Amino acid sequence: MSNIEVAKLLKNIAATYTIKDESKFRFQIIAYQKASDAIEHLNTEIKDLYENDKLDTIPGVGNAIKEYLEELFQTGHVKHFDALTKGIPRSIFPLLEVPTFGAKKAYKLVKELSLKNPETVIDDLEKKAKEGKIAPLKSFGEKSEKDIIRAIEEFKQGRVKKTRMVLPYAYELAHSVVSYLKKSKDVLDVYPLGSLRRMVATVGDVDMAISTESPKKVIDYFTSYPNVERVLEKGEATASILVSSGKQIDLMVQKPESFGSLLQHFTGSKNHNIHLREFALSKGLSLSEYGIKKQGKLLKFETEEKFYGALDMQWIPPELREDNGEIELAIAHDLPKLIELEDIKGDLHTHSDYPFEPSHDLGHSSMKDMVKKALELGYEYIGFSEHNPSISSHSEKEIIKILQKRNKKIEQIKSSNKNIHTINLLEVDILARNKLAIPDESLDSLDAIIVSIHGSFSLSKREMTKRVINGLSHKKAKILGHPTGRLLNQRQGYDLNWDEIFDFCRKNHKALEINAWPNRLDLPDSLVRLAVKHNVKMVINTDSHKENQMELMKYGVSVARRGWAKKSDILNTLPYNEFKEWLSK
DNA sequence: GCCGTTTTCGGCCCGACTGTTTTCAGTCG
Repeated sequence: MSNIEVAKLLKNIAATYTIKDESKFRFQIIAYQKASDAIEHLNTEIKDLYENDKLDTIPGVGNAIKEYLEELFQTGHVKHFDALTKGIPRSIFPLLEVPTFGAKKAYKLVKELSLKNPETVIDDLEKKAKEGKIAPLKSFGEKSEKDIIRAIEEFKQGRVKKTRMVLPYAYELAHSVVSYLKKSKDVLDVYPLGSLRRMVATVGDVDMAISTESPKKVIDYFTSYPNVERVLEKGEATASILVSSGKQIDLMVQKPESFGSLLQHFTGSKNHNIHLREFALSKGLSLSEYGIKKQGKLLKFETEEKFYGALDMQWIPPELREDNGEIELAIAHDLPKLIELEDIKGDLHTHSDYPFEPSHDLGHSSMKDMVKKALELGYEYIGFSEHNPSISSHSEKEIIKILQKRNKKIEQIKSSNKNIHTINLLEVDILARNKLAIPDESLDSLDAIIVSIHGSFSLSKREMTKRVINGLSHKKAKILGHPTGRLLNQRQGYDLNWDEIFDFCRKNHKALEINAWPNRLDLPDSLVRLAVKHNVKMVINTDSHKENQMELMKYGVSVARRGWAKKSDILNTLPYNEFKEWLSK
């Protein structure tokens, strides 16, 4: 069973409790919902956790749910769940997938209209709605009938399953809306918030907050954004629009004196806010986007720093706000000092247009232009790491010759650019047969190599782990490039035994790459966190194929920050001499 | 059903918006 399937099952149990008696089972509903959310967003396979007896490491999974899940994996079903859902029409569950449908609404409709077939329930309901059978039902009306038809149509078009945007794309979208909003004189300040501000690898909706003295005017201005396709919601303090690209933008507005509270509230994450509010409650305080209520009196905050300060806490960097222990440390004033973009002293994974036939894509900028860009970025060093020459179109001898010629070119670049250090690297494939793509002799004169996997992704976890360790074992191999091979929205990464990889890297002075390429962001943040815990060093690279792509470094740094990495965890924050020394270890 | 800087028992975030109501239910973030 996949994570999604298990998550759905638990969500259905929450819905079942809601239908049975919402007030009686209030806390079970929350518990099942929470466990379901956690499992849906898990970065590991829940089956692996089950096999390693680690189910209770999932937040929100305690003894009871753990045992139910064990039963599920052992026998394929859970007796308690079967008994619970007995008498609940199964046809409500597919409806829960459709936005705007919750347990209550689904149940009412299924019952009133006797829709019994789970396979066809969505189509059946659409048909009934179009025949006008919903409007007459109690607590429904003309408007809600139309809303149901639209919700189902959009669901069937696949719009709701829209893929999440990769972070830089969301940034672009936010940027264009921000520039529009800033043209209004009523807008005092505007910030993109939510998952975008937390720098999550993929962003669903774009969230924005505006500071203003005239909320109503600003909301009107926002909903008349030229690219708006539909206004989803419009109230006194919030509004949501759908823009022509099919993406949703949510807005909240607030007066300047309370803007800090709004920033905090709307940055999230949801779990961070819930935990923070529970903590505040224990001190007799109640938090909201308006401020902090203390004995019935509302305290307002212009800045986030003051808001967190009022709780006797450190300000928490947005990248950490995921309820992963940051609240406890902020209370103890013991948050780590995270790495910053300014700490980066060089980029080691760049592909120039140096002319030879590589195994994968060649870059589009000259070494000279890339060096120039590196200087602009204030770097002390730059590493060139084109893909190894193609092994299908060259003999071993040819490969050695090609690289000798390239060495000369790099020497030339070195001698004509004395104000930056050039490092002679290469990105070498680890083949499925566990060896490197090109012969040892061709690697001798390089400073080091980045080893990566670019094919045969479907090996087993054990085989893949062995393959990676074999590749990294070469004395020139210092960095594992894009370690999981994932492509956001396209391909899941391959599975590795991370304990083994971490162990090997720590003992043998190897580093894992954080690849800043927008649809890689690989290592993923959760694995960065584990690497930090295991004291494994990392490097942040852009994998640039053009000089301006070297500016993508900030996204790599944000991944590192989300993984709680400090400057000392990242090797390309070292000055050149120390970095060079590590390379030759 | 989960969980612990006040707790292994007794709590469990807070508010906006819409539609169908005439004071609220349902959904969402």
